[in-house]
Amino acid sequence: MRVSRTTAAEVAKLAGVSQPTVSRVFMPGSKVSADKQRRVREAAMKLGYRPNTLARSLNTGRSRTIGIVLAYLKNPFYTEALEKLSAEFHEHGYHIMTFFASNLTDEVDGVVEDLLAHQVDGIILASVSVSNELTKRLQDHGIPFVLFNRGQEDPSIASVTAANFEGGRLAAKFLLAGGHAKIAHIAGWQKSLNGRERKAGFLAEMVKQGMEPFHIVDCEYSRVKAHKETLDLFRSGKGPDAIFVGNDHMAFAVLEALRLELGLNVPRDVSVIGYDDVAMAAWKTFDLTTLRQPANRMAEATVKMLLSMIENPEIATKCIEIESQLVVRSTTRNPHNWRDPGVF
Amino acid sequence: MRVSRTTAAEVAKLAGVSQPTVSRVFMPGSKVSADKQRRVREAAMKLGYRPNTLARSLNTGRSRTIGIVLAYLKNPFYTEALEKLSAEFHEHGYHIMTFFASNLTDEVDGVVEDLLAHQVDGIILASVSVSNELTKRLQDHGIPFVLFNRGQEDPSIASVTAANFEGGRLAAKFLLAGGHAKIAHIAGWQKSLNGRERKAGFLAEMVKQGMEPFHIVDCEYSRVKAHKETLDLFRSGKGPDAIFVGNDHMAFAVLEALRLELGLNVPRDVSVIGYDDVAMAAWKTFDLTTLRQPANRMAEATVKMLLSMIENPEIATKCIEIESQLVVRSTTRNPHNWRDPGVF
DNA sequence: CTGAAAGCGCTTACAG
DNA sequence: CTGAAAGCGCTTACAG
Repeated sequence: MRVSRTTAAEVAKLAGVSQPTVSRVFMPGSKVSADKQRRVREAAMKLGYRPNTLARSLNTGRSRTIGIVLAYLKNPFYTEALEKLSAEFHEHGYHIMTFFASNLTDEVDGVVEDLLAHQVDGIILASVSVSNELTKRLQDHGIPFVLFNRGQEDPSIASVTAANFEGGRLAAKFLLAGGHAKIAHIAGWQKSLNGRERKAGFLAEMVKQGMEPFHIVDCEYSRVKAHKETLDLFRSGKGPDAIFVGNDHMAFAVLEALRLELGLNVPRDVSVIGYDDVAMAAWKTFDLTTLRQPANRMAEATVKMLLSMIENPEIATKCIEIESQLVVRSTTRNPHNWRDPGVF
Repeated sequence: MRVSRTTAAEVAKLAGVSQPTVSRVFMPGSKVSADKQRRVREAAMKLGYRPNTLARSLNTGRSRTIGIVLAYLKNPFYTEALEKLSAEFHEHGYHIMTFFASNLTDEVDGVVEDLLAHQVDGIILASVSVSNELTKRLQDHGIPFVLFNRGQEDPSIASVTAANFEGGRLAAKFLLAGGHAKIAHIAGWQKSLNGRERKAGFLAEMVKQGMEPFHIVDCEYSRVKAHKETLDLFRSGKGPDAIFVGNDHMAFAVLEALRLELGLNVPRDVSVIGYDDVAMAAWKTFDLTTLRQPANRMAEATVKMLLSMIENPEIATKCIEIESQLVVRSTTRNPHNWRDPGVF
């Protein structure tokens, strides 16, 4: 339907000024005499006028719109991140155009084309896999973009992630300090840098302390797979005495399998440690020891970086890592000498 | 930054045609000779051209963008709904502009002003409270909008909700059939029609069967309040033998309080029934009996309604109610003669 | 400070 | 089918 919205020309007529003057009143930084200012505002109020942002964007070449591409919201970490990203951008006068794309590369590429046609000023790719062609296309196009929670080896691509390697190392360190000897890793998606780094950090610490991992399996951030692997792990002989799970979302499934299906006591029989510290991790039902990946701090850093790239295209891209803090709760048998998570 | 995007004029030049011809090639329904069609597409491909949707929207008066205002995503029901709404709209060639607004009326009103300035073709208000002034302003403006999961008494406002009254009645009916006599209701927000109707349906059935509700309290869809009220309920003397909780999100908190803090057995000591059937309700940890409020069917209906309103402004607004189906799991002591939820 | 003019990148009658 | 022209609703040099 075509709603007839009132235009600057109509306001100008009613206020007895020229149309550009109306425009200036609504354009921050323009100078208009107090008298006309008042008359225009009055007329605008009376007619319910608001500048058409489409027309404005067409002129200024800036849409003040940011495209956010998300892989999926099943994992509450992304919900938290989306809310935070959204709030931050709105605070800076930007609007958000959201797209949900599965990790199928084709889909992501198509979505990005779409975003470009919409003249977004910048793009956030949250946890989606980006093909090299797409990356190249975005760079050629000159549009600022940053990867959220999904880094790439290529340092010319801006990204914000947790310090995943360090987090994985911390998990191993904590479990080893707790006296665990048979530590399994239900890993995050190994096709994502996130998943690989968490695992690499975990392995690095194990090796450093001369330990062998008990078992490692890629569960691709899937609850279903994590559940199945947990059962398999224990049903095929003796199980591990600790499990480092690639993220909280899977860890909840692991806990269920352990407690409700295998009848094990956590942490007496097995310790479990997750990654993310989503809100649910603090629920009494789970009370999960985990590595905090602070969605809000990551979102802040992401917004800040993208905005500075938009403002200043010459800026060098950066890869920011946000430290992951260990949050100790009750799913782990904790080291005797343990006091302050800060020591880890 | 200003990225120089290639324009239709540049493509026209390269293809040796006029600019309007380029435009026509990308405008479905326009006729262009096969030869020029091909030359234009080739040139466009070479230059990486895509029509600027801002300019297009300015001409056509349709932005093919929908604004979605959400109250919050803490409750996973809204995440599911958002994903589904988004997918449906994309399928119809629309884009989504998301806004998160708390239920503060001022905030919602401001957000809607913003949406109007952005020339959205329609608006979905998901579970936010809408002031009467705002409603009036939207109607005066002539922009189509539908309330998702938050009906209003006023039938001139389009909305899609679950059949909440019927759902509440069903909950009572099922619990009564299970032999419960002391049924409490931890109610959803009584300032929302949703919450009121669920309660009203519950009460209607109780009265019909000559029963008194054991206790009713408004917990405003808050986990914290639901948790506290549950503890209070049992610590202040004898507790109820069943609780109908206003939504799943609160029901999880109720279950935690019951099992982990009060040491009660569900359903032996108390039955619990929720509302929504979010994905988590099916997790083994909770395995919650609940009323299914099908996010996807509701989203479908919402999108369909909004699109038809956009297409045909003369259409009469409707209030659609989607039936809530009882999903029986293990948190309820079930009626002996119970077989098929369909009977309820 | 302010208005007339040009232009942002398209679409769409209007002739032909 | 196709091009020249007008126009969508603004912003922004350009004079004054």
